[in-house]
Amino acid sequence: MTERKRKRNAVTLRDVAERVGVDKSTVSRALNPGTEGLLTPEVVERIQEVAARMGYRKNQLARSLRTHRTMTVGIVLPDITNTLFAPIVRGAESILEPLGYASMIVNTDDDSERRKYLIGVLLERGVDGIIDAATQISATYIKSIEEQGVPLVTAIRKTDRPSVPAVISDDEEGIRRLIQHLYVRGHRKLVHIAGPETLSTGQLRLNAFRRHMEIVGLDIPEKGIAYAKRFDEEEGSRCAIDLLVSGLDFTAIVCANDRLALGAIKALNQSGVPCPEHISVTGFNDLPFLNLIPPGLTTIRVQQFDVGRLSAELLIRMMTNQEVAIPSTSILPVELVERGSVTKPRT
Amino acid sequence: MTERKRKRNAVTLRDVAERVGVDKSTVSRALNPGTEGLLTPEVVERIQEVAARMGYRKNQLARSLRTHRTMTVGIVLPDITNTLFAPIVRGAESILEPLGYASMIVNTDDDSERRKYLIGVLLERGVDGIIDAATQISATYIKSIEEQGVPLVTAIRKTDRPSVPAVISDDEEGIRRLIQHLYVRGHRKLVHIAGPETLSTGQLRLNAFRRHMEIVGLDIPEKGIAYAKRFDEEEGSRCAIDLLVSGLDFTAIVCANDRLALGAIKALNQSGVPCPEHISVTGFNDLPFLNLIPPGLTTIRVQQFDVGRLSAELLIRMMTNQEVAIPSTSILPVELVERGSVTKPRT
DNA sequence: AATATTTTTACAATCGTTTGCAAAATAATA
DNA sequence: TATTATTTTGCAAACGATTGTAAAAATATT
Repeated sequence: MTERKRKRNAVTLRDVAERVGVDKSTVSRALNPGTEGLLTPEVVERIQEVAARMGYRKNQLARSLRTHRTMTVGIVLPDITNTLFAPIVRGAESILEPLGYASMIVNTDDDSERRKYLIGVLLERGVDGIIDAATQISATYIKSIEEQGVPLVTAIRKTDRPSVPAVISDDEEGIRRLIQHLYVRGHRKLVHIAGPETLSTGQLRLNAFRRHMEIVGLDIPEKGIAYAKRFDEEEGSRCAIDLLVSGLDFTAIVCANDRLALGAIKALNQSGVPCPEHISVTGFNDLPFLNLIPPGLTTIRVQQFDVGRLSAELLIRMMTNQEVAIPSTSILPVELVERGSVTKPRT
Repeated sequence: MTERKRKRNAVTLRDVAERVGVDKSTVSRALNPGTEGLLTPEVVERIQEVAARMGYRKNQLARSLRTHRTMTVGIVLPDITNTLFAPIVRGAESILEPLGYASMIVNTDDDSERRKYLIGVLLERGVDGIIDAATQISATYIKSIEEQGVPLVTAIRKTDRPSVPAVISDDEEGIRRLIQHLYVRGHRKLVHIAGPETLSTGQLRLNAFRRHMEIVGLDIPEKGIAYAKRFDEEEGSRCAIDLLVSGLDFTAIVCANDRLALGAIKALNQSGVPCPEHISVTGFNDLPFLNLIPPGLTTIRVQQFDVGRLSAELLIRMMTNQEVAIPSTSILPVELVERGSVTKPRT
């Protein structure tokens, strides 16, 4: 019943000012590294001492309102529980946190309505920039972000707008390496489980598959490509079964990501054509714990952490208006990880 | 060079007000569900229409400054890449998001300096409440949070302060079930790899192990408990090896969590006493993908999502000052998951 | 029709900072 | 010492919303 209303029994600039006997503007200057040089050192010291003693904590809200900077960035993910995305967040934070930025993370579940809503949430809260790891190729909402003048970078995925800088892995090279890897082991009949065509990762990997199959001189049979609707195990299984029942003759499946591959392997094993004895399978991403799951998925390791890191670096440059050119696409190298899911084809 | 300075070319209440020809306070009321009833319906409609057309977006910052509510909660995690914690976040958001709250997630890496700093970051940004899934048993920083009058709930872990509501899993019952499970299969010589003693999960599970071993009438041999410094695979391996070289005779290891168990299993397999043939092993948490990793870890499934959900529910009540009693500890039920890592002991 | 009520809207203060500008204090110059 | 230049500080106006209170308009009462 005493001093309820005031949520934070906050010590404000004014309180400190009164205590010290100076104006609050002076306190403000004393407490900001950029302006404390304007003041007499003794005054600065005294103010800082009193402020500390009174437990003063600056109100970022008020500050942001005045300065138009919240020191907060938004990070848009499809789903934080997907182990692919968490490292991106940590990578981004490795850059942002030391600079004093905090981050707001939202999960879209790859639902475009939710995405639109959540972007609104971020914008209302005045984020200084956005890292979008959940973007789809044709991302209409981007217009509204650009209109607000909020810098935006996409991570791991890209859009069809070149105006939006993207930081991605080398999907093309990854697929090339996988095909080559299979080829040199004798595989000639390859099929592909493609990711969602709304996502750049799905599309780029599919295109790369087509291109490099042609380069090595292999045909892609009619129905040799199955299209997953989502990047998950269930769709991997479904597509694998589709490929099997199509009657196609193939010795290896190149999957657009690890989870599709895991699903595919499960389906193969249950269908009497186990991996790798009958059919080899490859993934993409190299999720954690994959090394512990038999038969050990041969896959492409992507630098998720670095994707996040670089995205944040670019975003910082855009936010601080540095007149440095920002690459419209940054492609990070990938690495082939050989495990047990690929063997020589049965003769 | 035109209209650079203004970061967001923001439409404000004032702009809308001028356009419509009313005062901005009227616009404010028209746009707030709680107050629009005060206005003439036609006016409300007209204002909303104009606001929408002008692309007005309310500035949460300004609003928060005035109302002392940011509609933002802080979520403190040890590490978002740890698959145990992500579902907690989703659970919390399942409650918070529909109510209009956004969340700021920080990662402490279980480093108390970082925690202190990050809590400060959250408080400066004026979060309305905090869910702390990274707390340690004796958490000194909690005092400063309470002083600020910011509601706090701990999730999955608890502190030694009863004033801080905690939502945890039934660690005691989980351990009891595991011991019983092993016992009925014939195991009599059990040892324990305990988690960090700074964490309630480590401590509670260890205590439960001691208690229930006694209840079923089994002795815990000297050196029958190894203490892990962290909840990770490396420590699991180290502890398992410690137990092995101690010369103890045991048939099963009860591990304080899954990651310790995975590490232990690896060490056992490499030491010529494979799991489960020679030694049975149990975990705790039931991480995703565990079912795919041989020999299949028998473990306790905890409702991470629900822990997050309930934490958020309690927090909401505290934030909205409902005079409902908040349980100081809420314990969620657990479930035994049987897999291949437990068999009968060798005779 | 005149007065009393009630409803609807406008005014103005406020939240806690930052910052341009002017005033006061100090130092430098003539 | 008087004047000018330079530091150092205070004043006051923002930032963009919410909200208590008062004024104006509409409605009800006698």
